[in-house]
Amino acid sequence: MSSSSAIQAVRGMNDVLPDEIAYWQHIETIWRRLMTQYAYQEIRFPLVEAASLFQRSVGETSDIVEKETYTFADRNGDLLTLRPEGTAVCVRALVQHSVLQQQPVQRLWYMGPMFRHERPQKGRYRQFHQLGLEAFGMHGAAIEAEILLLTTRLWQELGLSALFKLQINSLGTPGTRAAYRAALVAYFTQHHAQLDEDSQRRLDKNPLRILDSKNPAMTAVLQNVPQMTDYLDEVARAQLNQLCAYLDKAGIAYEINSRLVRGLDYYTGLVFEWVTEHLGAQATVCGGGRYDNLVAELGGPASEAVGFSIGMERLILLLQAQQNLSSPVPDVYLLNVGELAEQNALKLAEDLRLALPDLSLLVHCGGGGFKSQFKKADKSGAKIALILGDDEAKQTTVTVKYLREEREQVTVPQYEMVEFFKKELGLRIED
RNA sequence: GUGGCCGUAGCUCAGCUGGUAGAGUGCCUGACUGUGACUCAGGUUGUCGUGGGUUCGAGCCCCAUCGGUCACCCCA
Repeated sequence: MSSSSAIQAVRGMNDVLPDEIAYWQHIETIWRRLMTQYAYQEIRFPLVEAASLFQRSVGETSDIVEKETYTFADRNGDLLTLRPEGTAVCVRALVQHSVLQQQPVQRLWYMGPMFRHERPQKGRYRQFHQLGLEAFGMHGAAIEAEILLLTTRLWQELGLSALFKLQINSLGTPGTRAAYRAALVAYFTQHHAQLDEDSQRRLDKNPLRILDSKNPAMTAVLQNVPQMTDYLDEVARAQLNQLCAYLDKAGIAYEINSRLVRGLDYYTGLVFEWVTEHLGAQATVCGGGRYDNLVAELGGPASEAVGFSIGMERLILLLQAQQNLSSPVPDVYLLNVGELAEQNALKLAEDLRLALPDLSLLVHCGGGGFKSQFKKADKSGAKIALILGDDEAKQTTVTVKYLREEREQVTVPQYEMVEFFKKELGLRIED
């Protein structure tokens, strides 16, 4: 433990050190490739927004806005909020720039940190990272199926398919949702005595949320609760069936969970979650749904929309449990001992890097004898130690020593090194 | 915001019913003065998270506080 005077990171905000970075980059690389394959475009937007954006979109009564946002006054008194999620910000950006008027159909993705002031626990932090995707201007189940196929592909590419289950539900239209909500309130009011403390509180605020209570004492009441699917109108039911047909055809297993609700107010129609049993209490790695009214509510043209977000940290926990990724190591560690060698090492390295763009070459800096430089070469993980001592420097040669295999070391003229590495490491040469 | 568990060397941890700190690993040096990884020998590190209390005496007991972790609420 470090001394008490050292400054630490803010609670719930984590550093990602180099030995962990391979997992992030692996996911990001696959994600970018997928997004290109499916023809989604990246969008970037600020971390800080007007506080009112989230009150109007995520919902004033939602816990996220009520007690979990980082909200503070700017120097001029404006209330600002560190974004707790991406969807509302994405919509704000599209509305502000009139993007949907010019091109109503949009397939977009984003990636970056989000902020919620909650107590940290496994897979949940105050600054966390989401991969998100939003598709605009498309009605029907096809686009819904597309994004579920796409997430399925992502799990496959990451080798995590076996860990995930897909749950889907439909929240219906605003009309049917209100009717269902009324029925729920009536039911729960009738059984008020059986509700736990949390659920009693939720009864007037957000009765839908009582449905996914984790309290075992609530299972009895929830057993006979009115089913959301019974309240869907024809259109919503047909669309859910159509989505199921698409998923069946693609061979994607799913479960219709009529108690699946989501905490953000803007959802309409489809909601879904990819859940896992391998992350303790944090089952949801990817959650999303349709939000056909949000664009208009934020001042844009009426526009249907569907999207989801993935919790990066949660995905990484799964990935780490599944496979070991190590950070890349240099191909070559260039030792230089002696005055003449030290003077020539950087130039030699520059020439090699220029000619061999794929070569990862680490030049030893900071002096030291052969022994200590070799120790560092070994620890760097490099396959090859390139030795530039005074003898080599005088003769414009360099000695190649193999650190990971039993082979004689060889001394080679410096002008032959490009060709040597090309053969030895299978590298391409810059023309 | 609420609750359980945990804070001893850079890391992983040991430390008896209270008697003023230890191992492994890492790191540095040497054996091998131009050769790592293996072996051997030496060296190196702590306000025992912090503050207070009890005691002749606290790493150990008590209180507070901070941090970590897991869970609740909520969510990715």
